Amino acid sequence: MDKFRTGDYIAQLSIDCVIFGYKNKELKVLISKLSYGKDLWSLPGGYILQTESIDQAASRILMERTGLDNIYLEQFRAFGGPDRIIGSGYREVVRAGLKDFDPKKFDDEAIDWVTNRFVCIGYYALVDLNKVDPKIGEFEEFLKWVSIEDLPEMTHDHNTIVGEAHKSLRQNLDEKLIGFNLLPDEFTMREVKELYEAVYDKEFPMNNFQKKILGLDVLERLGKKYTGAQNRAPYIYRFKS
Amino acid sequence: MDKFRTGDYIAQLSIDCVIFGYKNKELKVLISKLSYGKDLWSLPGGYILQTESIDQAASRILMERTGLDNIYLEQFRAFGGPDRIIGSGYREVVRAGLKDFDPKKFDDEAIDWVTNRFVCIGYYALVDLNKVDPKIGEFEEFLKWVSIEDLPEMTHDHNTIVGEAHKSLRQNLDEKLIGFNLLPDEFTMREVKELYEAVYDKEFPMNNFQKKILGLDVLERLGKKYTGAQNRAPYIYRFKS
DNA sequence: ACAAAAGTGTTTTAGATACACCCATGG
DNA sequence: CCATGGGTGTATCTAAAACACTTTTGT
Repeated sequence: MDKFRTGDYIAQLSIDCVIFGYKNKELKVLISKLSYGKDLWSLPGGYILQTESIDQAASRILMERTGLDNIYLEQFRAFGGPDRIIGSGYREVVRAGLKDFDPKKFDDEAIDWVTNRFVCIGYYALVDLNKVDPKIGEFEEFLKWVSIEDLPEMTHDHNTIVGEAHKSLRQNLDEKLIGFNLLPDEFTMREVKELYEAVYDKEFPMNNFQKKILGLDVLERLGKKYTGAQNRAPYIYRFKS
Repeated sequence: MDKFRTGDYIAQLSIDCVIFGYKNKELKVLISKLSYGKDLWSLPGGYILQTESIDQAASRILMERTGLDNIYLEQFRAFGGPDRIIGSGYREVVRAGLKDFDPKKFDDEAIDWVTNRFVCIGYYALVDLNKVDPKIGEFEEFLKWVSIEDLPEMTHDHNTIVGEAHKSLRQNLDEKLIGFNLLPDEFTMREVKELYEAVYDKEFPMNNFQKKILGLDVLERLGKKYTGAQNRAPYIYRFKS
């Protein structure tokens, strides 16, 4: 990628993505360890090309990181609080780290561009964690799925952003039937229930939960899942598109 | 105000405000007639100072237009669709209009700044319409309260923005008890009901509506309102802060 | 036959809606 | 005392929650 320039990208405006996944009964978020500085974590993000809409930018950024197209994606709010204005605790360490990391690409002008005050637009994405093969961005050492319960402290206000994304997800999960984006193509009712329990951090009784989900009439029943366990085999379901 | 410069304001990022008011059983929006071009209408908006948060910017813009402090204000979403990118139908007419309007202030640089591609962050505000004495901005001929039912076609995607604001208002009205911001300090139950009917464009039976609102336990009953009509005098209520 | 968990039916409760009635006010 | 709309109580309906029970599977 070339140097960041205002001719190509909108300055002072970024997109941050909260990528949700689900595994081992836990709601997880994909976060990145930055390759400069030490112990700096952040959300995957990027900038907006002059020629694309913000939704397109978010899709593109997600495509670059996950390799997945047609991901469920939702804008949930913009962040432009005082902790994003000049003087944020991370600014100087990031500037030093960038310069150290690649002095050619990050000349003074580029460092100014990247570490300027930013407003960011938050998007959250729901993906089938097993289908994702995370690709690191250019400032990143590695990407990692972390349970939403034990996220590290991240740069800027990224912890707040995850919190808001989580809140928004909870509000939309019921009414928009988006939860199935977090599951594999085929799943059992118990898995759906456990997903909901992970999102709401609250238990649901199986029978009532099943009644409610089946009542939505969005699932089709396929066969049975014989696990070898000494109990009745659960049905396998698929989401009716 | 000085010429718009990136040094002072964030470039390519604006705030547009949907200011809701309520009168004559109608939900109204404050819109402005632009003073250049002909028959151009838009939402009141502004830019973000480098030194302020986006919430502060929205409050400031609202203060400048309504003279009111402590207004109920909520960010509802950001807009950066393709109709906001270069080539929008209004771009050329706006450029010509600006140049014509004030050639000194709007030199080529300033016109470029103002008519560049913009991403905007939408806020909606709820105000007591009677308390507002609208003040025109510098490109505006006058401001006007218009029923949300018969808004004119506005520049850019401002009609879409109002639609989204209205949707967001409907979602929040119930759970956040924000509707009282649209009413005078003192009001009758019938007025509350009619406000809700205006927002939802749907009728509510009086007795059940009253039961629900009083059940929220947020109103205090003051006296009675003797209108001179030959019927029982309704109670006057006030919102318990 | 038994343990474990899936799956389904019935009762209970709570909240919303519909219906019916009485009350205050001014002419 | 009557017309008008304000105000309140009761019955009905519906959907969620609680409870109880049967069925399937592998050992």
